[in-house]
Amino acid sequence: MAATIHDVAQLAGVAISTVSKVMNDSPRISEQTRARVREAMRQLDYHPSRHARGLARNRSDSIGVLMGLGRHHAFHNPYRFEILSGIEQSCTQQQHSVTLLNTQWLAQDRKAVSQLVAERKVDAVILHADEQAPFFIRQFTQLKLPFVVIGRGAPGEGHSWVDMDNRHAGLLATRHLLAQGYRRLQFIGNHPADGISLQREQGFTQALAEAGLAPQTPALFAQAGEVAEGAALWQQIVQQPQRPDALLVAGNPLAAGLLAAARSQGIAIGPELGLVSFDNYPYAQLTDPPLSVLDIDLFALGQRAAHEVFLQLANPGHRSQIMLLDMALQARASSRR
Amino acid sequence: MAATIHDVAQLAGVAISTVSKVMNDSPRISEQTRARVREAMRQLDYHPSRHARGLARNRSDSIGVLMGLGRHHAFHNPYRFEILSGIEQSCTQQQHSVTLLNTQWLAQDRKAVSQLVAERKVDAVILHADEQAPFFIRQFTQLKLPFVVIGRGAPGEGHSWVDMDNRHAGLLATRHLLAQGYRRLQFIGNHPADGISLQREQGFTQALAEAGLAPQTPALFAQAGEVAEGAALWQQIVQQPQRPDALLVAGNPLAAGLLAAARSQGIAIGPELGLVSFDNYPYAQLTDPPLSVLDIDLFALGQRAAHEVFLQLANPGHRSQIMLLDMALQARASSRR
DNA sequence: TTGTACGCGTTATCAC
DNA sequence: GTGATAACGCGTACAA
Repeated sequence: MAATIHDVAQLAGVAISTVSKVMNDSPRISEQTRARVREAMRQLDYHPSRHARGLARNRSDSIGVLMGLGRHHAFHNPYRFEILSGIEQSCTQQQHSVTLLNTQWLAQDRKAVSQLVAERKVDAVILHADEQAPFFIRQFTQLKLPFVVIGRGAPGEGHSWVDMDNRHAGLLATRHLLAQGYRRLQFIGNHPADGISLQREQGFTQALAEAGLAPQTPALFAQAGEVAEGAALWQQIVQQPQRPDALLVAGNPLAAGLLAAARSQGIAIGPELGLVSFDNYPYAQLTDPPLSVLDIDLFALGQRAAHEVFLQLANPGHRSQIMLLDMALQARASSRR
Repeated sequence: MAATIHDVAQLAGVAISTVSKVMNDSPRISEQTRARVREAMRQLDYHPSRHARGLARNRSDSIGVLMGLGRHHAFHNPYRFEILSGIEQSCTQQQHSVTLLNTQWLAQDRKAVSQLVAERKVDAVILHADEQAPFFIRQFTQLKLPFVVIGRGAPGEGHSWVDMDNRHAGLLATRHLLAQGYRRLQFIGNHPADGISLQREQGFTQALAEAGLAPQTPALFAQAGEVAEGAALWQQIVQQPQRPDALLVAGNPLAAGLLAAARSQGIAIGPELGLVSFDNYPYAQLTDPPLSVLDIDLFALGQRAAHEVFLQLANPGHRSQIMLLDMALQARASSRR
């Protein structure tokens, strides 16, 4: 049987309220009794019960992480889990635990979210934004559940969010291509409605404008941003009136697919077609030639998201909207003429 | 304020104990009152408090998942998160929540595991085995915390585990290479002490024996199984007295690195050097030529692990050791002569 | 500075 | 079938 606060009090020869105060660092406890209580806790290997504590304080000391978790996700979207790892680190540092929540289930069952709150299962949630983000944001707001969104959800709606500065990243990547001497640039996005792709495209357009250029051809978009789409997309690209001499691609998988397709048609990647893409998957340095990428620190993004949650918990009503810029251009052969 | 069992009882005009019985499907409750209580619950949008329930029943309805979660893990080891996704699905189906635990912290702090138990933070844990597995297994056993290990930890120690049948997978892959006509086969592992690699090698050796052959050259091992190690490893391979005509590689990243290294030296992958590897990362079909792989259903592995945990929870003392074989050979050009 | 007593929301054991 | 009531372990006024 595990020791309770009662046992500790008895062994230390004090009242349970005193033990409680020692645990919660209440100021007016003499050093002497404090030490006695600590010693008793140690002797009994005492750990306060989460449930009792949660019941009394009405919180769980647990943060929910809400993201899409389905078959194959880990292979196609490893970045989500890099964010998750960052969240876990911060939460553990703050003595909170992480409860994994799947958007798949919570979106199906309309009562699931209110249940989350009513049960006090989590004190707050971190939402990895996807198409269903607005739905969840509405629910959380209405239920007054503290939350922060990863990714710019619906800007200006007054909730906290953190995100990479994708526009700025697009700017940096494009400047790099221009500096290498490429001039007929085209942007390739993962999905027509993918906010991240669109933000990156904004930076792309801005960098071109700075250089007194305009996009040679309008941006093209895939459907899911996967490797396999590269071939079809490359067909679209070559059918355009004017072939671009460089592509800025919104994600590694798509870029790798495009690279393979172009290469198989005898295009010299680098000299004839510059290629830069976002993210830095292990295999980006493995393509032939290796891909130039914008390496984005998603672990840090997760940490920052957790940080925001704790700010909100400590200071109810707190809001902030943070753009993170922890990224580095890794120039490799695919953008060398 | 959220409704409590008290409010429900009042609205339904019954005692709280009756409400409790309705919730727990106690048999001797009349259909009539059962319906009245249900209706009251609906009207009040009632959800029982996790904490109160946990306190009374002394469990948390939460399963801990213990794995290594560090920076870059998601990119280099996506398979862990595929397992995690499978676990989440099964746990949610069983009305349990998933708490994420990081071996990094739990291994540092010796008290952390006993705390997990004392706090009743989780009812059981699923351990993704790595080097520290024996340490955790000892602790769990001693503390009588139900657990199942993913990966054969210490065989025969009497705890539950589930794993892919890596030996059999190695057998299948090797038979495929032999059927294609390759004869001078060599096995390449991720790490000299990596159990998974070693099991796969056993199958490899067995298949050769079946064919009346012996490995031409002893197996070689990388340090971490990463893409970047391919080049150095390829140097080792060519320096051997006799060059193999086919490689069975324990993991996709390493295989991709080897493929690139061999190709850059003008070796025709397929005709001159057969290549089969394990796992089926999205980019495996992207290498030139595409990699033949053994596709392993890790999502199912996670589901099965969770299944075992629930068996153990329902039937204390239950033990089982399961080998899963949900895998399919995807023959591609890298193993076509 | 320390101790007493009650509340938190549920389950389980009785008695009716 | 249903209801009263004692746990479960901790926080916290309030009293001393």
